[in-house]
Amino acid sequence: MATTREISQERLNKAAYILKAVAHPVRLAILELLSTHEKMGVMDICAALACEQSLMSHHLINLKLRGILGSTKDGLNVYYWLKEKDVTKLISCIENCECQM
Amino acid sequence: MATTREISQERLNKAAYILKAVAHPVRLAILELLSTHEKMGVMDICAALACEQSLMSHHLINLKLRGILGSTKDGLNVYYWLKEKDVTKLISCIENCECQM
DNA sequence: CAAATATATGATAATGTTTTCATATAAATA
DNA sequence: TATTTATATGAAAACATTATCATATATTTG
Repeated sequence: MATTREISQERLNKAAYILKAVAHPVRLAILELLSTHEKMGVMDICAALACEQSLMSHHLINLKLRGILGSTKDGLNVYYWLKEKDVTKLISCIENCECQM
Repeated sequence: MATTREISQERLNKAAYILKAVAHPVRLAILELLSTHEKMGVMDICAALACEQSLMSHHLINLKLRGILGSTKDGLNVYYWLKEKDVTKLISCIENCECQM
């Protein structure tokens, strides 16, 4: 049935879109970090992951746009947190794989 | 500790590498298809997913290289199967996310 | 063996992502 | 108000992935 096919297509597009958002070592590190921190300022995230400010900003905004992170501004600082906690399951999901590199 | 950091880095690189392999609508579709088929010839996969032969070949070889699929040749045909079944968990993992597109 | 079939390969074009850099904005402080 | 600080933005460069095409290889069949 055409409809079923199209819906499934859209479902796969969405899944790929989210997986792509997450499929980057720095962004994975951000997710792990925020899964154990509740809320963190950009500078602290930069420092923890040894990543330059502007690049980190791009990554954070990327993840926020996709609804994976939330953020709030307090004075000069912007705090980010993990909004979509389920994505960290992806990481542990993969730990079990025997895939080659 | 430097060692801990490096190991963790490698872990994240590996996770990102696998996630990237999977983060494509056609490749996700291949995984879903093979999760319900045990073994399939290239032509049949092409037909099922409405994807051209050469492109499909590239995708299949990509997934095989990463140890996600296995393949076997029988005469003219090559049959592929899902070797790393855990990766399909990623898909269902994501279904639950409320992420934006 | 010639032709047909299934799949793979490799080059290239098209497209997308990541990084870098310079600069902008907004808030705080001197 | 001028300066400093934290973060964001946008353009460009660097790099990677995906798609397309023409062709190669291996196997089967006539």
